[in-house]
Amino acid sequence: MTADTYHHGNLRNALLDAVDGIIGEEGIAAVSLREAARRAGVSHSAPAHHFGDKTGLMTAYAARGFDLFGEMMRGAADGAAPGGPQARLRAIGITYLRFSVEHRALFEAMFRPEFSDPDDPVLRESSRRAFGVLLEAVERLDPADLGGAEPLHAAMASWATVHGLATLWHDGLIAQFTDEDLSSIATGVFDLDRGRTAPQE
Amino acid sequence: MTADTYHHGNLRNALLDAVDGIIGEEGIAAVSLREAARRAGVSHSAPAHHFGDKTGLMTAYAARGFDLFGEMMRGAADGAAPGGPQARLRAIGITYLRFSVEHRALFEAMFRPEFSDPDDPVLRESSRRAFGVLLEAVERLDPADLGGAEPLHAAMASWATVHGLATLWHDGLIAQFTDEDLSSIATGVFDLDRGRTAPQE
DNA sequence: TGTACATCAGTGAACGCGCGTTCACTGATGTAC
DNA sequence: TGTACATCAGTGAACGCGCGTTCACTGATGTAC
Repeated sequence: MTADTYHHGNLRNALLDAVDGIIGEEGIAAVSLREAARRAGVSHSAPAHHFGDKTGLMTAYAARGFDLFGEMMRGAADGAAPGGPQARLRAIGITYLRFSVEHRALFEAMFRPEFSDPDDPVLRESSRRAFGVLLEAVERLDPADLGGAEPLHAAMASWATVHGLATLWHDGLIAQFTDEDLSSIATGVFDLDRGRTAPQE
Repeated sequence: MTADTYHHGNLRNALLDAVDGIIGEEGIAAVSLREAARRAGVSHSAPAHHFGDKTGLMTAYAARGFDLFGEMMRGAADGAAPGGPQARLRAIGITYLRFSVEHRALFEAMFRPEFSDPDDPVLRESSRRAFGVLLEAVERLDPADLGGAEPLHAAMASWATVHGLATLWHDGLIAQFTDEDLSSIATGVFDLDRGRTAPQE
């Protein structure tokens, strides 16, 4: 992989990295094929070879995000498995928020569907797998912890809570009402939830 | 307010309505000063008179959204007041979701801060007032219902849950896992919450 | 009732810009023989 | 080891487009006297 050959060698990944940089530095609205090419040090028409068009580039970027997202949550879940289903779910929630902070550009693109093709099968499968980790974790809970509620609704509640927390935080809305940082708020919210579902502990 | 005078008479509002149409039909990325002017039947440079620049237009549009949002939640809260704090909070939650469906274009713009000026004092005050309605409602709950949790965290949890539900729904992510419609899911999630906080009822 | 004038709202031509996409091309690579 | 050739990755010129913004302007309105 010499530096200055005619063939880049890893242009596809380099372009996805470039998108990451653009979003991080200038926001998602600033992403363009030409700017991505510029950052990858390649002619402006090169990206079309790998992604077809702009939507293709953003779709691939979002799919990459969901893959990493899923991996991180699965890793966290497995690591917390010995603590039981509650610890497992909590670890996933924390990872959900951590991902949104550490990979903010990815997180943004994953949930700004106007730039990517929502019907792309690769993207759909990636997102499905990622969220599946969270949803499965709720299903593993002791039914008694659900208080008779349907598992699907319990899963949606957990998902929505953690997702809402992440997006409200990143949009700067939560900071209008408190000085607490995200992890402190998350702890409070998660404990609240545990206090409700398992007060006997 | 005759139709074909030189002066429009209500151009400011007409332009905001135009933005609403653009987002509803073509998505938020399609908004431009020129397209808004076109839809309002006015020369392309007219919008600058009222909003200065594109950010000004989007900021005014988002602020208008938060005003309506706040009014709707306050109206719903007051209407449900006789039912007590729990009913009040629930009515707000339902209204939050209803707003996101009935005024989807506004909802989108309000939470896509890359287009508007987050430091605009009018916008900040509008959003603060709107969310204040929800946050206040949580503070009115009987402390016993909070199970010893901090009111701030309980408020954040409610806010995040309902906001996450709205955004995940509109991004089409929830539909990947269930055929249920939004109001049915919302009912399930809210009942879950009530079942946890007030199982004695 | 009439006139002068200030103010405001909207016009239209012009500018420069960055963009997405197309297309004939060229340089590098790998494989068959 | 050498050569011919197919394939693939990336180039660079060109196109047309819609955009935001500026600016001198003009038409309408309201007010003072």
